[in-house]
Amino acid sequence: MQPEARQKRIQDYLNRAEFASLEELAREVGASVSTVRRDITALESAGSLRRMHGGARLINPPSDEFAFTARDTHQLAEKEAIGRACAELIRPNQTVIIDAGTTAWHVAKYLEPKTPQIITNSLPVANFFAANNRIELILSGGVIYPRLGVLVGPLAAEAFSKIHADVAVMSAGGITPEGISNSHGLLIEIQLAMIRAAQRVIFCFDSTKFGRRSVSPLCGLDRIHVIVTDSGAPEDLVRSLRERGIEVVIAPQEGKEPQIKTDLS
Amino acid sequence: MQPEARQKRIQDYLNRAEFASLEELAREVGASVSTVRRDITALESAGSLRRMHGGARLINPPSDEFAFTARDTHQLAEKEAIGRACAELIRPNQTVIIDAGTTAWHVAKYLEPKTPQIITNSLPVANFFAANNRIELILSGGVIYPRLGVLVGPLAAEAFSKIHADVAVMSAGGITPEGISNSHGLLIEIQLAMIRAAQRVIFCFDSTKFGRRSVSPLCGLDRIHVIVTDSGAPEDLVRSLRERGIEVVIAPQEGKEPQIKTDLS
DNA sequence: ATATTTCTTGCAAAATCTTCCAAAATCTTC
DNA sequence: GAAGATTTTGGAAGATTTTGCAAGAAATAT
Repeated sequence: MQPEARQKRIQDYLNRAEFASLEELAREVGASVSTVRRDITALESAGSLRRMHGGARLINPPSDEFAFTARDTHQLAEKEAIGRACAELIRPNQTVIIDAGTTAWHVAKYLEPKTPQIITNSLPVANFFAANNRIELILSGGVIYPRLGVLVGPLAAEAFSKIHADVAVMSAGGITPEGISNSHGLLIEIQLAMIRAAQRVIFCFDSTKFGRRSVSPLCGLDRIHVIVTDSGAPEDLVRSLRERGIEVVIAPQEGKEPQIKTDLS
Repeated sequence: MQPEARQKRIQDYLNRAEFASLEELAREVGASVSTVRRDITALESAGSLRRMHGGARLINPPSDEFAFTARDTHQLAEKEAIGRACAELIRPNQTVIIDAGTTAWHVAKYLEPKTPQIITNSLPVANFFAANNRIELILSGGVIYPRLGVLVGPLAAEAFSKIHADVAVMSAGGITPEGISNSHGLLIEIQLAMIRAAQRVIFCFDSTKFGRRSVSPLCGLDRIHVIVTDSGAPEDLVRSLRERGIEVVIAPQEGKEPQIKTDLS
C-alpha cells in the first residue's frame, strides 16, 4: 500500500477511535510499527494529529469526556487482547449485542471483518461505526448517562426487550462464584434485557475483576455461556467456572509467543 | 487498446478507489506496469490526477469518512447566525426536539445556557452533549444512516410518537410556497413524528434553501409556527410567509458592519 | 531505584522510479 | 498492398525511495 493511502487510513481510524496505539494502527493498515511511526510523524508535521508516547491521538477530540476510550489506559493491553480473542468467537453475519463497558468497546473494534449486525446502547461504539457502510448498527434509545456515554432508562430497556440476537458481548464490574455484579444500578435492568435477548452470552472480564463484588448484583453464573479474560485470572476460580460448564477463554497476550510473525504480507 | 481509452479507464478506476497502485491499474486495464506509468505521468501533467510513490491518487479526495462532524463549512457563518437566533427563541427548561440536519446542529450548540431537556435522533448532537451533566439528553433509538449520523427506522419513529415536547427545531432541504421538502426519504416519517410531538415547530433554513424543492415532500406550511433564516432570504417569499401567519426571524449576521472582509487570517 | 516500554537513529533489504533500448504496432508514402 | 518511418509498448539496469529491523537512548511504569 502506498504511503499516502496508508496515512489516510490512519487518520480515518483515529477520527473514529480518538486514540490508537502504534500496534493497533500497524495492524489496521498492515504495515510494521516502524512505518506507522514514520507515518504519524509525517501526519503530525502536517498538523493532522498529535503524537504521544505509545500512540497518536486526534488534535481536538470531538468531545472530551465521552472519549473514555482514550483515557482509559487501565489494563489496556489486557483489554485489547480480550477484545481480539472475543471477536474470534463471533461468526460472520451474526447479530451481536455490545454492552457499554470499556472492555466491550475493545471487542467492537475487532468486529468489522465479521460484518455483523450490531445492537448497542454505547455511544462510543455507535460513533466507531457511524461512518461504516458495511455494518448495520442499531442504537437503542435512551437518556445519555454523562460520564460513560451509555444510553439508559426505559427507552433503552424496551429496545432490548423487543429484539433477538445471536450473541451478547457483555462486561461488568466484578465476578465471584456467587455471580456477576456491576457498579451502576441504572445499567442492571438494561444488561438483563440484553442477556435475555441473546441466544449466547459472552462476558469479558480483565483479570482484576475476578473475586470483586460491585455494588449491584446483576445475575448468577447460570446465564453465562462464555467468559473471556486475560492470563492473569486466578486459576482456582477459572477451574471452578469450567466445572460449572462455562467455557473460559484466556486471551493470549500480544508479545508472549514468538510464533506468528511472518505469515502476513 | 488505445492509449486514450486506457487512460480514461484509469481515471474512472481512480474515481472509484481514490488510491491505486500501478500493479492494480495494470491489471485493471490489461497493460504492463511501464505503460501505466507513462499513462499516469501524462494524466498528471493534464492535471487529472496526482502521482505518488507506488501509484496514483485523486486530486481532490472526496473526504469519504465521517461526514457528520462539523466538517460542513457550507454557508457556515449563516448557519451559526441562525443557530444563535433560534436558540434565543427557546425558554429555559423547555423540552426541545432537535432534528438531524446540519443547521439544527448549530442550534444545539447554543442551547446549553437554557438547560433544556433535549430529544434528538442526531448522533452529532448527542455527542456534543454526551459529557454535559447539566443537560438531559434523550436519544431516540434506530439504525445509523452512515454518512449522516442520523438514527432512522421504526425504532426512531416510534420513540418520537411516544413523547411530547415544547418545541421542535427542524431543518430540511428546501422550502417553497407549496411546502417543505427534504432530500432523504427515510427521514420524512421521523420528521413528521417530531412535528406531531411538538407544541411549537421552528424550522431553520439558510437562505439558499428558499425556493428549492427537494425530492421528497415533507409537509405543508400550515404546520409551522416559526421560520429562522439569514439576511439573504428573498423578501417576497418572506413577506408571503408572514402573510400566512408564520413568524419569520431574520438572524443578524455576526460582523454586519460595512464589509469587514480583511479581519480573518 | 530498577524494570519495562517506547522512541530515535542508523543500516541493509525490498520495492519503486527513471532512463534507455529493442520489439511490436501503427502510420505514411508510394 | 508493401516498404520504410514513426509511435507505442514491454522490459532491464542502475538510481532513489521506502520499509523493517536492531541497538542504544529516552520516557514511563513498578
